[in-house]
Amino acid sequence: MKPKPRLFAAPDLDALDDSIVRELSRDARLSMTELARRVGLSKTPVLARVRRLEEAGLITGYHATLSWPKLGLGCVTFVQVRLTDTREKALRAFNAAVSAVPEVEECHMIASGFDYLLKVRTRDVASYREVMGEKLSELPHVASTSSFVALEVVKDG
Amino acid sequence: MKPKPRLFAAPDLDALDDSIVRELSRDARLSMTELARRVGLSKTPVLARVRRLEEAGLITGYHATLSWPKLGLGCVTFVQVRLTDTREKALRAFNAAVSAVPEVEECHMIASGFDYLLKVRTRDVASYREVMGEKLSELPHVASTSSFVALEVVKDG
DNA sequence: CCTGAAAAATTATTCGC
DNA sequence: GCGAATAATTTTTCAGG
Repeated sequence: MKPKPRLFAAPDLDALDDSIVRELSRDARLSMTELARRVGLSKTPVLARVRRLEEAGLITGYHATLSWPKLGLGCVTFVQVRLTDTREKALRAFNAAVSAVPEVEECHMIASGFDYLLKVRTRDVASYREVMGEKLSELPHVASTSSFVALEVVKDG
Repeated sequence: MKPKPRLFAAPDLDALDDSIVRELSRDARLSMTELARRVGLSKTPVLARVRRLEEAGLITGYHATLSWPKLGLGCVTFVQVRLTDTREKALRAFNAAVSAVPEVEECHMIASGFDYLLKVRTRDVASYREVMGEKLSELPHVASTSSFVALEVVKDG
């Protein structure tokens, strides 16, 4: 018999936890009753497992997914940011400040060529220009930015 | 009196729809009862509005958010991809093929310098190397790729 | 650690207004 | 869009393997 392939690589998750996470990942509004049916367990252990997964921080939340274009936020821009100072204290200041900018959907520290890569979501390019000028370039220790506007979002979140 | 600021820019959403979307975006598991209480409406219109938002495709789904590091998928890599052919047919082939790669979390077509920017999630760098060699570089019309591994995920999804 | 059923609490849904 | 009543589900608990 072929062992069922796990989606996730965490060692302390058994196949049932894996199924639970996968199901809730696909549909966060499942009731415990329906979830139990899908993973082939009764409700009692399923509820206990979900609680455990939540408390262990493996499941961090449940969120509605939105159509950004239809909500009027269809413009995605990637920004390479270079800092003037990359010592720990400066990085921390930048991290905190950039996290507080709502238009910044993602921020990743990158190894080479530039220091950070940001993903920014705005209404349109004009709106991005504003965010860049008024918010991004004002972030602490920013030396320079390079922006790349997405022509088409092929796959997202 | 100050008009309440809207989060979203879509013209056909009133302030109540805006609140509903925002609440469900924060907690997808809210019951209609609790949601109604929060937006200050009774259940009947709230349910009708949620259905409308779902059917109009503004709300596309409800998903559990996961701690990728704790699930053993803590490695984020951005990949710039350049194609050998950027005619419509080639773009379409690439779009379809890249969308089917599960490790590719995002894919954006970019205006200049390179053609696509991919966000790839893997267990670790070794695992990314495999994905790159076996999947990404085999995608249709790929001329070259440049990979940037994230040292730290400051803000995500 | 899981099952299954019973009890209690919420919820969705449908009315008339 | 409201608020109450109904009907359906769900959460939660508990005895038992």
